[in-house]
Amino acid sequence: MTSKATRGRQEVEMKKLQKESSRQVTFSKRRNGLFKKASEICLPCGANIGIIVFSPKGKPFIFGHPNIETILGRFFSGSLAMDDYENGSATTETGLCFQELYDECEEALEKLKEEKKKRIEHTKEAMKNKGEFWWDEAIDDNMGLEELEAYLKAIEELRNNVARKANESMMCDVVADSGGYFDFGIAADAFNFDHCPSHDFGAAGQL
Amino acid sequence: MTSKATRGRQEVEMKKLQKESSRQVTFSKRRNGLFKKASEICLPCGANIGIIVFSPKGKPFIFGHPNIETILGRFFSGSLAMDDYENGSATTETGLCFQELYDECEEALEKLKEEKKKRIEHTKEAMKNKGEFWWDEAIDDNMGLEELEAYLKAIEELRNNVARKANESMMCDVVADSGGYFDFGIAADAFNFDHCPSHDFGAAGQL
DNA sequence: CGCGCTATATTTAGATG
DNA sequence: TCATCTAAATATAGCGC
Repeated sequence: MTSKATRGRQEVEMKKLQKESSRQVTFSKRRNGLFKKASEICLPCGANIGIIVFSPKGKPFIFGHPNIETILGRFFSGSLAMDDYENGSATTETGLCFQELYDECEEALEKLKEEKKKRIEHTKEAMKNKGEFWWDEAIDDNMGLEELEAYLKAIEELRNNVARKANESMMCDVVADSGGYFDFGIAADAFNFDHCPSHDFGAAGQL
Repeated sequence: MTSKATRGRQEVEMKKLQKESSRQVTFSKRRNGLFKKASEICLPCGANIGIIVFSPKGKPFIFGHPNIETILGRFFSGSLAMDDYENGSATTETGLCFQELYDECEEALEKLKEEKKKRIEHTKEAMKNKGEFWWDEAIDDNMGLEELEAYLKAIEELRNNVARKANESMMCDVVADSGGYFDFGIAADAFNFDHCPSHDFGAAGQL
């Protein structure tokens, strides 16, 4: 015993690990654990699971039972059989069903866009009137920053409000309905889920 | 103690659970565990994970960070342009490569969190000092609005910058080449996975 | 990197309400 | 169906190799 340093499993902190090195190690260990867990569900429970993991550096790791192709195939074609989700019975913490939430988001999004446009015009006008040097790129840059920030907040929102509760308690929820069969034109639509936030959604009701 | 029956965690048997009822229960519990594990990798390690689970009865459950469509977008586009991602040359419309974008978001997220925390404390203090009526819900409500806005922007960002580019262009091609059937072999092979015949663990090499 | 080790933190099977 | 409880099995952080 040459050391008194902390040992053994620590409470899992849900914040970004600062040290690059330990982040890598932790990632590898947990990824292995995740895949093992998955395999402990597939066989005993007769489930099919597909997992795609992108490491912090962007390297992909795949788990698939029976294989990833089958899972993805079922996923896309299966959007057909998602009637159970469509009724939007699953609700969020706020009492809104996901569909409602998403719909509201869409509407509000439109309003935000318009408002932003107005503000930009307004700003341009103001700057021109003051005779200051002006060129569009300036605004574009600003918007980039704004949107990055918004994106960040979005991630936070997605995690905190949706994922947290869903994960810690019970993963209730909804999956998106791509509305499609599996022809590839529609496969693309699968990415246009009008609803399907970050962490999400298993289902309520019968398994 | 009215029973002497086995209790507590049993050794996990890698064979199909026979009792239908307990298989369901076990499935649900383990699925929750799996999703939780996944969330414990995403944030701390800065990884992106997508999980698709089909219950024994065929019901789909999805986990996605930041969301499933982004994961799939990266997966499919990556099948054709994985090299680009690895060397960081693949870019979004904003000029940032995906990985950079994700990384930046993660980092900035941490900062935002701290700043927000400070602002809240500051506000509370200020209100108390002014002797105004105060209750925590007020702040929570405000945050709700802020986050809704952020959430909306997130949807926009995710769709526009990630999914659209990734899918509309590349994915269709991939699929087309596969003979128009559920053959994702091409996509998978492009990753050089030692991949998932039945259940397999991810790729080797640098992360 | 990954493996093995060890002390702890977590997870979870089965029972119960 | 779903939450809770509890004992035991597991996962894993930090260290060395």
